[in-house]
Amino acid sequence: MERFELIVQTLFESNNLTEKQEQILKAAVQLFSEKGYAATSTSEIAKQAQVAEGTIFRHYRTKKELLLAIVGPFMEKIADSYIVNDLTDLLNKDYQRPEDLLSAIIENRRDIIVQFLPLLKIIFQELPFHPELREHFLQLISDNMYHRVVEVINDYQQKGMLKKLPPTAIAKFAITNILGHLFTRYVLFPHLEWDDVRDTEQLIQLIMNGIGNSDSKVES
Amino acid sequence: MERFELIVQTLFESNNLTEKQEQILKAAVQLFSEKGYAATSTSEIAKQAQVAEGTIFRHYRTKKELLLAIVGPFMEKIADSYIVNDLTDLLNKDYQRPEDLLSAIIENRRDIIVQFLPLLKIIFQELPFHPELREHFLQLISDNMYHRVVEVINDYQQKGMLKKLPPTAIAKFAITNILGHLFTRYVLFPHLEWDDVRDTEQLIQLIMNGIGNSDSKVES
DNA sequence: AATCGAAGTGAGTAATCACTCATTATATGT
DNA sequence: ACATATAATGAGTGATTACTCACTTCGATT
Repeated sequence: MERFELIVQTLFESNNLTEKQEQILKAAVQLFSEKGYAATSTSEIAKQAQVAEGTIFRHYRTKKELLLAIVGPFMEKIADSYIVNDLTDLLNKDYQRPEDLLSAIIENRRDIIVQFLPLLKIIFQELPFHPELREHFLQLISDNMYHRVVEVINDYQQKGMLKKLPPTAIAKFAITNILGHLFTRYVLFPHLEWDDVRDTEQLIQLIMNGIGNSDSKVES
Repeated sequence: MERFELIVQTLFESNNLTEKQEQILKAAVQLFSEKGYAATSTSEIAKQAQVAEGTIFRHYRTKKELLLAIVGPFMEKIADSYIVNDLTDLLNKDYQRPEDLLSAIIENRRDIIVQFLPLLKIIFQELPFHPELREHFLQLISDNMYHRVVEVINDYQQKGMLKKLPPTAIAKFAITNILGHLFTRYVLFPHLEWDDVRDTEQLIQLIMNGIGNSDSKVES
């Protein structure tokens, strides 16, 4: 309950929303993430937000506009500044060993996933059905994040700390493992008991075995 | 258009369905996978199947029963026999090198994904909203597949061909990379041009670097 | 205190929803 | 050819859908 409030406040802190508007967004985030966009009715949202149904349509002309009012700002503000810039900061920090960079990235991504899980669920649920959303999202990833990652990999390769594989292959491998781990950890089996410190270390070890240069490899 | 027919025929070959029943299932698979379950109306399905709307409800008492009539048989028949048994066969074939086993598994999984992509889309779209489906699915995976995989890993470890890491960690790592690759390949960026042979080789190389025993490692 | 634009309301709209049922068409066995 | 059962139909059901609009309330400015 409180988590939805936090999300809305983080996303819309600049725009000064009325109390009712906040309630609407909060209820919409909650219901969309729990039941899915198509299965949630505007009357339900109004009820949950303790607001007349007409109030929703005063601020958002259609139900889809309400969805975009939630997903859009997240993709532009969070994904574009929070995620990309955070990652850029990390990549610019010049970690001596690539495994230190990996570790920092994993922790950073973990925080974002935990904090914005309901929003991420909405996005990935609806991405397949809204082509314009999907393209916007993919462009965001490929344009900003991907190129930067490849740059950094090149750096480490020239320092002899990463194998001389194609940087795109290394990037894909690392991203797959990080997102795959976080997905199984927080979406697939969040209820299982996890030893996060040990699991993260193990994951980094496995990734580094895959892409690290064997000359400078530490013993297992 | 033909792919939906193939799916229905594969799934319901034993039950002898009427022509109309086949058309209903075919249309439902197509529309559910394209628009999502909640966003698809029974009148749309009837129209697409060239059938009266009442005909749908003669065979399936509710819309949800129609969904379960599609998803259930897939999970029981395909996932349980096709996928699990295929994998078991592979695991029992006693490949000399674990990388050969990996290669065979990847090709096998690739075929299944390509053939049943619409059904897989439906399942993963609806899994979050139907707890009984989710539990059935997770139990299917963990009970059948997971234990068997751990067994085989143990085997290779005793032959000194895999690192002495916890088998569950190795399994998770391998599965993450295989599914992650196939997901990006066939769901996320199916339109990109891929060099499947090279990509698969590269992926196996990276995985084996991660989990393979360095004693018997081949040079990159 | 009066004014005015924005915010909020809730009864009402046509359309569509999943689903029913009395009736008709089709297939099967004798 | 006839009887019986099952398959298929499509007009019709009340409920619910996203959305509208005439109206009221609120808050700030003068």
